[in-house]
Amino acid sequence: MTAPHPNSANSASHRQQDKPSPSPCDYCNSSRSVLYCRADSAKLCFACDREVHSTNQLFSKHTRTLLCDSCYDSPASILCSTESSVLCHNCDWESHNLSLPTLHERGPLEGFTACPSVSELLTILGFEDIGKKALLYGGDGGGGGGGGEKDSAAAVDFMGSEIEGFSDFFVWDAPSVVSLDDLISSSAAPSHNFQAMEVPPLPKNRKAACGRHREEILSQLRELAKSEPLDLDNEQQQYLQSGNMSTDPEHDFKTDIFPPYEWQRGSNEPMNQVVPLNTLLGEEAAVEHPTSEGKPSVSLKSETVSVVPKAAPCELTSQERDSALLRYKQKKKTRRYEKHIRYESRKVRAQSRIRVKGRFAKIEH
DNA sequence: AGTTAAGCTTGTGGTGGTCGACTTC
DNA sequence: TGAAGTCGACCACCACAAGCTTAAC
Repeated sequence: MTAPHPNSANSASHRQQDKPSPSPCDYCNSSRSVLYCRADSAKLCFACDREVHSTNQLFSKHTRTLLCDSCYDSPASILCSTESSVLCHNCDWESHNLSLPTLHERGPLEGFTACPSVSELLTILGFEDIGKKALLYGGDGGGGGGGGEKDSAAAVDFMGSEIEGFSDFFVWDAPSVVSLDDLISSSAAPSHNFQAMEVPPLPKNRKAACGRHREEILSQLRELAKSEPLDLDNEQQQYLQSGNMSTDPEHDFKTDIFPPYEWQRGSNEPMNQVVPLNTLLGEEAAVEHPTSEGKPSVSLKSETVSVVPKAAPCELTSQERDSALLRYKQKKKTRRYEKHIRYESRKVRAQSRIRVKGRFAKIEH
């Protein structure tokens, strides 16, 4: 962890003074909102997010991101691993460009689409090492982030208690490619019923933290997990049914090494199929893999998530990718959908124009 | 001869009320 | 099936921007 900048205290206290408070979910108005859906311009809790975005395929394509830790009003697009916070571009600019230039380790933060399971959400939010059992049976302790061998071992002992020193592992792992969600065109559902690769999302934000509200997020995910028993794998269901709550280090280790999103459902074999980049970009919508009968089967993207090599073939350097991603995010953020009058004079002119059934008519001279 | 500013030319896109096709309930 | 709601197309004019030309230094 990088030592805080001398000015960070001042800037933090300054932000604290007029710091807005978290707002309730726009949908249920009771839980605290932690997610932002740009398409709906709505702040949602995890439960409502699932309810809203599982209604149809169109809604499921909405990209959601964590709410900014600072303003609670905008979608976060930057992860500051030094502060363990997620920030929108404006707040990131204020806190990092003005007072803390270049000292903090930051990186782009991805959103997610579709309706990922709790385990997938854990991965997306950087809690991949916690495991679902911790959600189900764990206490109120936070946790999250981290990865690697050291963390895997620590996760065995997790079970509701905070991983000691987990914050030391907040090392941003920059995405190897520009966000696939950004690249894949969200064309209407074709006849073959395949879904785009965004369902479920790739394990973005790995080793990332989910900001300063880990406890709230974990709490909501815990509630979500209780209503999602089918998401558990066979072994975990057996644990539930048999009432055997004892920890199985080997099992935990296995699930830690091979998170659920990397496993084909109903199979004990990890999905090692590597999908070429052109496939991810929409050339093919399905992945073939052999079945036990030797016949190739095609699994939908919603059921199978392929392992994407970390070092994707790309000419861009990491810095260039980050820069391009930031530019894209900035542009996306400033995109305006409402009608915007660029030339007031033209508006005045158009309003005074002669019309025939609403259409502009020629002026007879 | 090179640079800069002003003037000119030309093509393009923005503007709003209404209609009709389409979707939703 | 019909009512209600949504959304894009349509129209003519001209402000605007970009490119070009000319003059001044």
